[in-house]
Amino acid sequence: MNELYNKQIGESLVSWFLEEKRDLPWRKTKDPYKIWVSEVMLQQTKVDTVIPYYERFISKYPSLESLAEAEEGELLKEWEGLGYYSRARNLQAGVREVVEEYNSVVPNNRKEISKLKGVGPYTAGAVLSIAYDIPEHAVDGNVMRVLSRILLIKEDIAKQKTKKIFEEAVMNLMFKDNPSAFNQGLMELGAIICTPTKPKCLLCPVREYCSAFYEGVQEELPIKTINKKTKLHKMKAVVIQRNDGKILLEKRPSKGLLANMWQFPMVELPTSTHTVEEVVELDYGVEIQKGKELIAFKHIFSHLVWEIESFEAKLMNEKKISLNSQWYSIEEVNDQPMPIPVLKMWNAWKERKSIT
DNA sequence: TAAACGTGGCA
DNA sequence: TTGCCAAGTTT
Repeated sequence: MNELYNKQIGESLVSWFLEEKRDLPWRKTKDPYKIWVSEVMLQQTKVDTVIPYYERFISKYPSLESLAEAEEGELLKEWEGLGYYSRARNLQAGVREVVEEYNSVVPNNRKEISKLKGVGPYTAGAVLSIAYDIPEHAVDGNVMRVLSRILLIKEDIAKQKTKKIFEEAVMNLMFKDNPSAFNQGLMELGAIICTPTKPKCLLCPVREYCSAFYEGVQEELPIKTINKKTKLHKMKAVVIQRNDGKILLEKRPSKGLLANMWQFPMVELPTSTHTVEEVVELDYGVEIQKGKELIAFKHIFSHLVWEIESFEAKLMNEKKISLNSQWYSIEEVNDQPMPIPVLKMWNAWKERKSIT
């Protein structure tokens, strides 16, 4: 492994990238803010999913200042359906730091940019290299897969300490004439050529440098040990309507799962001898009469499963509703940020009521 | 260090 | 149908 060899890998990769790269919205700009937004949205999320969200988001919040001034509820509504909602709140917190402490200029060095909320080692390197053309590593899952194959690295990429090996490898290979194209090329190669299964090695611009291809073990890499089993939660949820037509909605806690998102009153009844009505009265301070079943389904999160049964319900008597709950008109319900499983219930309710 | 944190697509 | 994956960060 010498410098000339490394230089050749970089050149091959970069010329391939400049020729074959996909035409993506965030590749039309050098604005560090927009690059930042795209990188956060792309965390653990497919490109095709991100594109429409990115377009709407940038159109609504075209600058650091506009996002800094946004209301959190409105921001979460823009993020609705994208998942990992703390990304949105961390992004805004980070943006506010830049506006207030860095005179609205995104820091151009790893030390400072890494202090921003929601900016980890990957996002820091991505923004620095793509927006500022600074030779910094940006190691994501693609990069680890690509380099584990090229360099025949057999460390377990599920372990966090392994990432350091790849960060050093990237810096050794870094094509300093064009860090932006080099880092993006590494990721682009992983996305469309050096795929997890059935990599298209015959189309690969760097296969002549690839140890795994040489040994025919590209499908065996990277090594990744994972297996977290999910826990099942049996939930009952109710869309409660008051005589004046308003609906009871609850804001989830500001930490943990689906933080600050809204939902209909929901209780977990594993092996309880209590009825839904009893537990709802206890938890929410409303007496209800359960009506027809709305929809029943499983919603699978990354680490747990909700098995939801949902019902219509009428308000019989209102005592003192819990602090984080509120009655909303149908229009107002539509404006609250709700996670996908809650949206499913809401859509089922509206369909039943023939409300569009 | 490992677990928490969403969602949709696909073999 | 089940399990795994996708441009990670926080705690």
